[in-house]
Amino acid sequence: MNRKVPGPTLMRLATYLTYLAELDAKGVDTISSAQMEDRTGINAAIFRKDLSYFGEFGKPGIGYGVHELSAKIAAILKVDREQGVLLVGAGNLGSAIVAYPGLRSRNFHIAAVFDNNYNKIGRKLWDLEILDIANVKEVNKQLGARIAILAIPASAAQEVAEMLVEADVRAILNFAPVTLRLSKHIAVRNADSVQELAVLSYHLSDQDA
Amino acid sequence: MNRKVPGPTLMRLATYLTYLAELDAKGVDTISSAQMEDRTGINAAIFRKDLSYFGEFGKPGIGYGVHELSAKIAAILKVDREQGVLLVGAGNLGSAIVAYPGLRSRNFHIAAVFDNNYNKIGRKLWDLEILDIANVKEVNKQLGARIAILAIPASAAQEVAEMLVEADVRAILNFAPVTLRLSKHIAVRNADSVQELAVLSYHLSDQDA
DNA sequence: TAGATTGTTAATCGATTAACAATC
DNA sequence: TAGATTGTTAATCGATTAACAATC
Repeated sequence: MNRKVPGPTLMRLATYLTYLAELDAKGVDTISSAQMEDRTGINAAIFRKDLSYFGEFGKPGIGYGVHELSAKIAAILKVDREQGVLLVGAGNLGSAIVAYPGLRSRNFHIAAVFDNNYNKIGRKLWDLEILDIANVKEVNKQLGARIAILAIPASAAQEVAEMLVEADVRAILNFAPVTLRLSKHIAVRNADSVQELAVLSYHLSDQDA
Repeated sequence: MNRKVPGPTLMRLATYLTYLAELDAKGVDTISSAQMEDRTGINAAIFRKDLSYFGEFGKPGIGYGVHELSAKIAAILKVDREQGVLLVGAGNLGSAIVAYPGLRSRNFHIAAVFDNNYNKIGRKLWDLEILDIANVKEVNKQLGARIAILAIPASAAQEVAEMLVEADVRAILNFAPVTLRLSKHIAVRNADSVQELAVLSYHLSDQDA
């Protein structure tokens, strides 16, 4: 278990897992790195290199056992067990996140929803009661979630992120368009879709735009 | 206008713009690369290097004019003009996207919403009528949108993406957990948040997970 | 002029990829 | 054994960063 796994490798590992789980469900037994390239669009050499950071999972001349490799990658990413997730922000995005079946199917489980709006606190978001963000530390003593999703406006994101860290959250998926400044030990990933759209916009040719 | 701008540079450009627009609104006149680093967390040398792909925007000893630089970056990313966007998928995520004010404020404008579900077609998503995805080519002849957002299940994504390309869309933001296989001339960015959560999950220490 | 900060160079660091010996 | 495919090496490619001459 090498310590220095490249960031892009981790993202690709998650992609491999998506496809392997699908193949496994279909009953496919074995797959080669070249066949994976056909499906994922990721170069076969990169696929093999990515796996090599974690061990040897294939058989020369044969390929990889789909079920076995799927299980191995799930274990590497720690998605082989259920992960509790705190959701902050009971707005439209928060609502879509709670309703999204893709979370459950990949072992992520929204353990609680928080907001700071007193018109929302106490009401329900789907089947979850909306809790006061002021109580997050207290609540998470019971829940023990280590991952949180920030689905709130940029103006509140830094403050709430600090509260989450206080509540023992170690990893944050941030949908707000702001750079969180937190301890280096906290893993943060940004998911600002407007930023993604801006990059796409750049790629339009001038006659298009 | 160099042809070979690194991908990470484009993402950072969008980040700079977020902060510069904010500073500009606050009436800040001038900012140095070191001050930008304080705000964005992005190294000052990288900031200057990123800009250097597009020209010289600063004054030695002084820094950068906030308003001017903001306008320049907006022009580079082509977000200085309104960009029409087709949204496919009138589910919970689609609903959150239409309602998100951050799109409008950055000049992205949802021009039409499509779905393939006959229970939804003809109904409204907020103030937009849900149109039949089968008509996307026809409809976009009028609208002329070049960007689309895919907020549909993975099983339909490839097929719909091909329809979008037929309808002259050149850039796709894909929320479905699937790798789209399209012509190299089509820009695609993936925004699979479950994949992001998996990467965060990896970073949890074993005692946490 | 003195102080500050740019734009760019060059060194470093890291990731991708082709090629191939090892092995099933 | 012959054919296929792995895991790894080494070459290439690309991005980050420190350092500094140029310049306001």
